[in-house]
Amino acid sequence: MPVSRQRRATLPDVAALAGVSTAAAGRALGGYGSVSEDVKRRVLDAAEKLNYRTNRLAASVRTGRTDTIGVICADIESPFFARALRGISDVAHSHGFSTLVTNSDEDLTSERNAVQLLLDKQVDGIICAPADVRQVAHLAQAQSSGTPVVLFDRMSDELDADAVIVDGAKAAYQAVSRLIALGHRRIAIVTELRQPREQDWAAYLTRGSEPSLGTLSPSEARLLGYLRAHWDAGVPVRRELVRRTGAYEADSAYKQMKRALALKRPPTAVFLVDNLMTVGAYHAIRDSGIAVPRELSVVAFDDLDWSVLVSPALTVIAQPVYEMGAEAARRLVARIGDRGAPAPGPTFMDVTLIERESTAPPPD
Amino acid sequence: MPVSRQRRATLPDVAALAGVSTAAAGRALGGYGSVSEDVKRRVLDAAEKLNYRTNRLAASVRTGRTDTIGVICADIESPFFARALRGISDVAHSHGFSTLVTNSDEDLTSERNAVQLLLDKQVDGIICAPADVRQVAHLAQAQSSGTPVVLFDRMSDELDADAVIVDGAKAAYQAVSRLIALGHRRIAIVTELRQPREQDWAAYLTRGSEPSLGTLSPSEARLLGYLRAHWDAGVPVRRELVRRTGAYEADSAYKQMKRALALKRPPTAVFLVDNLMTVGAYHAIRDSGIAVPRELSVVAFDDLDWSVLVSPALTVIAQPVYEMGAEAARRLVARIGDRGAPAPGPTFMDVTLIERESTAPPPD
DNA sequence: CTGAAAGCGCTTACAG
DNA sequence: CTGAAAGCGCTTACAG
Repeated sequence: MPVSRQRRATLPDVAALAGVSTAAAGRALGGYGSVSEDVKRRVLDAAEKLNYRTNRLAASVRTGRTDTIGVICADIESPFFARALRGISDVAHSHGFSTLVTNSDEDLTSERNAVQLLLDKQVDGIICAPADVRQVAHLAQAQSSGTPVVLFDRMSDELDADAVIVDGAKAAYQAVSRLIALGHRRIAIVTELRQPREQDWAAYLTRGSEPSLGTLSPSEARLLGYLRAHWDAGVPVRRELVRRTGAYEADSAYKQMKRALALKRPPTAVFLVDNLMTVGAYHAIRDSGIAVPRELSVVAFDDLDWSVLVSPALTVIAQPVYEMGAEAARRLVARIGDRGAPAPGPTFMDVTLIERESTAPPPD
Repeated sequence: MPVSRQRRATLPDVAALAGVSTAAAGRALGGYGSVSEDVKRRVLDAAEKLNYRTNRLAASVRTGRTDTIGVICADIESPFFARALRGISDVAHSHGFSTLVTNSDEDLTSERNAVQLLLDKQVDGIICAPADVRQVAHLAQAQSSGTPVVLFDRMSDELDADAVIVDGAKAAYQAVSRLIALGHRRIAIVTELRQPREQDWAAYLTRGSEPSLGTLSPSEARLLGYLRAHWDAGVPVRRELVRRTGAYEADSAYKQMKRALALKRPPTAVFLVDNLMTVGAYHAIRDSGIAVPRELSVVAFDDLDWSVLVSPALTVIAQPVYEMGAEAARRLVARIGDRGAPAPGPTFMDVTLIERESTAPPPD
């Protein structure tokens, strides 16, 4: 026997009580058109009395705007996206937009569904970290149907859109070059390279090839930087030191790190490609009783809460994650406001190599 | 000179191409009412040809349902909410609901605004971690206007709603009792107690008082458990060991921990009330060069990625965070489906004390 | 099963 | 400034 809820007051209700037309009431409440002070006061009074609230859905059907932006995270749970999400939502809110958040889990099908859902819900724009930078037709379609898209954390040569990213190749190059400068010659990398084609990374990331960032996933870009640092320094790349998990999983990173450490000639340094790889690999290092940095130097991508809490404190490449989210939202808001806006393109954010205690020259 | 975007096809467009009425087209596409196979086929063909997609906003205006649930996080960036959010959105999605995510930053005004926004957007239900369990009139109003609310991580005696929580008092009692059993007598607690009234915690959390969980914030509940463990074991509570930051900030926790360690008679154990307190306090412990657990035992609330990566690995109270989010979503979906559903109330989730390396008997 | 019409709750031209 | 009317894109009774 559900309690009969009283119907929510509508605009005609308010208009009637105020003794004006629906149109006038709408103008008084909606901030469009113009109304006399007198009408405005009466309408506001009536609205208050009836506890009236605009049905924004109905308004959206009419205006075509929802004041909502859709966000497609690749992993809503990672500290990276959680922080970026805050940057996005802070900026979005300050411009009057809400955020509809979805999660692709790096899965292309989920991402396509998410895009459809967001379009069906008439979002004004989309921020997306594409699961596959080479499969973005669904995003192109969103754009051509009038919903602007801003890529986040990844860019694609096949989409003429704004993108807010870090140059992963450059960042990795910087980190690995530093390890080489310290004297390391056997540097491992732990990375997911989860796409099938990435299994054969050596085939297309060969020396002399100059792949564009817009064709690489973050992992690939970082691998490329790792390789280039070796090439430029004349240090040979050892295939057995490139530890591929094939999945974005800490457990797999644990195993790969263990295997690297069990090599006949183990690495003297390791580059951990992202947060989850770091969690797994660091765990393996700890379990192995290896002394960091005496026996093994460690550099990780992303500066996290606990980077300074472990012993020794981790040397990291820090991305301006919050700012990246904020900037993505700013770009999107600008493009929503003016669809004929200046040519879209990538915005590169700077990273910082923070040297702490986990890096040192190799043992003799 | 913006490219003129072609108008998105509407239901009448599809109907015209299929040679049927708008109503029939709607029935064929929307899965309501009944249509002949022939009509269905023609409509589906036409829809495909026109690249038609239902405008869910328009449908929602008519049906009154949006298939969207609103979520109000207290801190979208904390690992706790990030993981809970995943539980929520996984379950919501599997039931056909999207999630509109907002952030209150533990601020009551932001929370009130968020509730209004969600209601204006006609969400079908709300999951909220209320900033103040004693100030929930806005949530009561949402419920009475027909939008069910499920409380998350906190419950309130002033709201007759479902709630998915952990008994923080019981959990803290368990942790602190374990420290006492190990022989500790000087146990510090680092906690935010950020509400003004909590400054004078001793005044209402006095011995013999039996405050209900539904009147306490998580911090207060955990403090209560801390106190009760002392009372029951006959161990006196030392006011100087209750370190209040007054804010949910790692930096403040750092300072409070430093002060505790600088006491003439420093604690031999510390109970860290949540993730952010742990980050700050643990940092302080590390900087002080105190040996854990030899000189100081540590128990923290929440099991995090890095709990096992620090040395020594942290003893923690683990909450089933993902499951809490999932359960909250399940409760809400059930209540949306049947508003006259069984009496609402709290669901208590079990915690687990995981003893690792950071706890031991006190030094003699 | 099918269609013409009304309606969800707004906003937008259009006259006055 | 103001109101009557039309319209946003759907879904829902209501007849047939």
